[in-house]
Amino acid sequence: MADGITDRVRPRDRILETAQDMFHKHGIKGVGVDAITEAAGTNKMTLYRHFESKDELIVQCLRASAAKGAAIWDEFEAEHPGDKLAQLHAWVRKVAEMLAADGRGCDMANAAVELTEPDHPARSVIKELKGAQRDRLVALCRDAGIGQAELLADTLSLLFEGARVSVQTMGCQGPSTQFVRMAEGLISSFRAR
Amino acid sequence: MADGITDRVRPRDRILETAQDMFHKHGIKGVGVDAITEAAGTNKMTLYRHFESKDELIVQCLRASAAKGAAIWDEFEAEHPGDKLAQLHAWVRKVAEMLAADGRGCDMANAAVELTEPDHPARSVIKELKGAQRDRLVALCRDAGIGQAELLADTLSLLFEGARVSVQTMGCQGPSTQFVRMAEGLISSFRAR
DNA sequence: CTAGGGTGTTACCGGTCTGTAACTATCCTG
DNA sequence: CAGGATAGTTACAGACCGGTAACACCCTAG
Repeated sequence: MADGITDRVRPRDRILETAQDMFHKHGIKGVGVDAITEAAGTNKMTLYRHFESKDELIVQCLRASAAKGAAIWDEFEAEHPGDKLAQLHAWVRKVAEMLAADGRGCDMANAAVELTEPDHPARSVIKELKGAQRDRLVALCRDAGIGQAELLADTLSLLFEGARVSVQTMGCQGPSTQFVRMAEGLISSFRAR
Repeated sequence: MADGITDRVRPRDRILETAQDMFHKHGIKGVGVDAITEAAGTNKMTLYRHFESKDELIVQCLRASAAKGAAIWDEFEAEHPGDKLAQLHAWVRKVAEMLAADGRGCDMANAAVELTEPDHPARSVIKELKGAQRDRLVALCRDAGIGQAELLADTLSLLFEGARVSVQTMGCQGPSTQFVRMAEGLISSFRAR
């Protein structure tokens, strides 16, 4: 059958994309390499020609996932060029959208929960990528002219992270529905100082 | 060898205690029943005489873990009888302690991340237990005389949940160190209304 | 046309997983 | 002391896991 996708996209990219999706939906330890390759329309040997191990594949998936997240931030800049406060509000709206649409949390946070070995190669990558996310939010808050930018950014970060977990434990009708109110309240409260 | 613990405590309780500890440290899918029984000083057959399956053991561990959490709340009541506001502040302090001392998150949240099958027996239990936790925090906020008690309780819940995840992704030196400042700021801000 | 790199196929290795069977040893109670 | 419940031991079944070997194929570059 002429798949179209299977034909044109290179196996490596298909594997990476499929693995991201399956890890996200079913968890890392809940998906075997066989299942990934089959869903990607290829086979195990090809996977191991492009990734030296499952752990390496996991790391690449996390990097790809973080890159997609970073791309969204670029959209904010494109939609509200120079207006950092508007970008911050856009971030809040976007987060609320994600909470309602996706019942699973952040890939990096989920990976951190699943991969408990202290020296797992993914752990340092998660720390690095999460640090970059935080730095970006801090910079946005600061450039929006907010005093105590670090504290606001960290508060919003924890709120966000908590909401994504809450969706998984209590469903999308739980406390996470109040995220926008909480975040907007915090922002205006910090701006008032 | 005369173990003392192995001798006096019944196998079922040893298994439950050990499983809780190991699930917490290494994740549910990261621990096999063999490892649990060996660490508990017993064997697999005995485990399966007391628990019909690993899933059932998981559920019982979650209930036990939640019960321990509930016991802490009773301590607050004992330490500050009738003074709900003091109990709320005690909760904040206790949470901060946990964040600094334990690098792993909430057992229920972690389980929700790991057990992705929508009809896994643990999922409904997690929802139930998390709902009870939330209800208790809401009641505490309301009884402390705070208007918008639900909103404050949900905000604190998400902050707490987020902080426990953050410890796993960024370490205990990350944003979670600001938890007390955030929580206290929120409480006084809500009380001022 | 040909050589070679990327890909697919099949089979396999050794290990681990949950769960069970059959039997034995122990201990408490009546 | 007798008997029954509880616990321990060994072995095993059947499935799945990550990872590899060997070989056939096809497509494109030279």
